[in-house]
Amino acid sequence: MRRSVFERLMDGPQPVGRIALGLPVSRPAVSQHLKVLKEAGLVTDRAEGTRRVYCIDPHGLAAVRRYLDQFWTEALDAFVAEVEKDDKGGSPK
Amino acid sequence: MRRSVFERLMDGPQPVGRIALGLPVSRPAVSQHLKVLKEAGLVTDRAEGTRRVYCIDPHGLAAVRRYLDQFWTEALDAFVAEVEKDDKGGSPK
DNA sequence: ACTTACCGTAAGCAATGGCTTACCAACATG
DNA sequence: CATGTTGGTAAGCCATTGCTTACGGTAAGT
Repeated sequence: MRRSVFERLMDGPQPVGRIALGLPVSRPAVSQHLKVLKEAGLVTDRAEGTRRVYCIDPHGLAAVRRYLDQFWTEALDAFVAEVEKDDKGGSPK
Repeated sequence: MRRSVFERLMDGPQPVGRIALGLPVSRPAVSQHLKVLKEAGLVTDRAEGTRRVYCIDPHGLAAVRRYLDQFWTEALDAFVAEVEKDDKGGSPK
């Protein structure tokens, strides 16, 4: 659900109400998800009249990117190391 | 916690008990996490005597990789599109 | 100034998740 | 065949999560 809110935000900056439309939950629920996403640094918000427009934060996105890239690197390195261990005196042919 | 189990598995294939050692939870808890990971296709298991050796599944890992890569692509594309929309009649200098 | 639109927050509640203990099955060892 | 080791599963419990309704507060329109 939280991801749905975020993905919805990929269509461009939007006010809370607009996001809540088309989602199967109440507007306050969306508001709460946005709060979490904001604390996580994944979105930013600005007041615009009586509305509150939310927007994806590229910085936060980049941070997650970095984290995951490292994770993959470690995971694959570990796996490769494991495979090579099996190949000790491997099977040429 | 579940990730801890998985990361522990990066050190190479291991039986359940060995994984549980060094983790602050009981062995059954580890067993349950492994069950989930297995259903998710992230690990495989083989019987080895009375032990059950678990191992990271490279296929599952690759699948997640693909999923995330696509996610990033979409996210970044969306964001770029958004930025360019702001640049309509942009500011060359 | 009154009313309407929009939104964040609080309180309450149901569902889910994750852990533990207890138990049972399979294999190994003597 | 008796015993010990290893591990999956069930039942129960506690904490957390996520949703809803209700309320209050600010901005905009008349």
